[in-house]
Amino acid sequence: MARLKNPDTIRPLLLEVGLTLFAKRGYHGTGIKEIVDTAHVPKGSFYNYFKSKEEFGMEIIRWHSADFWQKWHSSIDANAADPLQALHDCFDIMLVEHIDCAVNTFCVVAHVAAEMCETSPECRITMKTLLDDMLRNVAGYIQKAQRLGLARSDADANELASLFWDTWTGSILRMKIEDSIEPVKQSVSLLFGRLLKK
Amino acid sequence: MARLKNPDTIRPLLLEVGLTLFAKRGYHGTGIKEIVDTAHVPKGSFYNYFKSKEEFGMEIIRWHSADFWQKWHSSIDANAADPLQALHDCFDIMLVEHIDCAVNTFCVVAHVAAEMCETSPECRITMKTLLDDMLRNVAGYIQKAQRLGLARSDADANELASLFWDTWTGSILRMKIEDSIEPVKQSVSLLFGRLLKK
DNA sequence: AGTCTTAAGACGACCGGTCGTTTATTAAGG
DNA sequence: CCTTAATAAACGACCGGTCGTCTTAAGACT
Repeated sequence: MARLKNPDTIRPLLLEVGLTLFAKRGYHGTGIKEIVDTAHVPKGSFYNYFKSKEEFGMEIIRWHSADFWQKWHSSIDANAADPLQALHDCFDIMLVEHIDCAVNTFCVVAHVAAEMCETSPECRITMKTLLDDMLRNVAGYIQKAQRLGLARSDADANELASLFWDTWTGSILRMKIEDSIEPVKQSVSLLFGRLLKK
Repeated sequence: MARLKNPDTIRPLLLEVGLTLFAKRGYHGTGIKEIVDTAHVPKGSFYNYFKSKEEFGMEIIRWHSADFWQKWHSSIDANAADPLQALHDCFDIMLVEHIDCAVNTFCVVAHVAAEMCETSPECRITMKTLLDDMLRNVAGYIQKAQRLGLARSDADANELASLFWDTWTGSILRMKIEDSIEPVKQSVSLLFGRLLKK
């Protein structure tokens, strides 16, 4: 067998580069040539690793969300005593990723997924499943905080979780338009600092 | 001159169709052929009305936001006594547009703009200006409500306005993923029903 | 150990199709 | 009749995807 480069590094490399470019230019705005050129991988090799561009996009969503959950859990488990603070820490960690221009956050993936939804129903289902997991998880922590009297109880935990996600996603869009990280910082701090607290 | 059709109807028609398709498939995901076919306009005619696709996109943003402001003001002026209720009414009106599948809302335009930002700095500036107008306006009403004691005063009006926008925009993305209008309904009602009130 | 066989991965040229855009021709109005 | 907008056809560039060739290393056999 011929193995000039290590395939175990090329595949993740393509996924990584792909996500970064998708985050910047969008799914339809990014060509495969651009991806392989950036990754210094021949175009022909791309299809040794992925069946199609759509498959590739789906794989990015799955691959990244797995990575995301790992970080999420290791972060949120570290602060089990205060569910609200634990959530806040998670968001702060994701914020740091944005500052580092890694853009590897859950919501960027959501934007990519939304772009793919129209042509790929399968993609919509995949993303919806991940979103449901995410919302259920956040809602769980909010509910805990509510029971402990740390968070307001006049609103449903599920609805609050959705609100968090919507705000976070939306602020990323505003980040693009304002060309600044401030919107994301601001909205998240407002949510945690004022609106969620009892 | 040769004028088989009225140009005053074709131009708005193209803008209308363009926005609808952009909202569904995104800027890069929509071809000019698709636009002109839907509008039953010959492809060659497109460039009689618009210099380029980018110009067209920019024009959609400007044209729609003008239309948006008109509706906005006529709606918000009708209920000057209660600034909070006035805002709420505005959001409800926009919600109805979503239900009617007209998708002609400000935030859809923002998604299109965000997609164009990468290649067109001019577009970013245009959208940012409109966004600033929007946020300043909403913040103004929130501030009024705060002074009247109708809205919570423990958070800055500008920050609350931004939060509204972020949430609204984000919920539209969730709408795509969940393939349902509920997310938009839910988030807006939560904001007005619980979080903004004193 | 050395040699041969074999096949999976690397690779770039290339495919048909579609993209955004231009242009040559047509036909109507002043 | 001349101007000018409308339009179909055509443009080159580029898209996602395929193809055949080349390279190289693992296993078979001596």
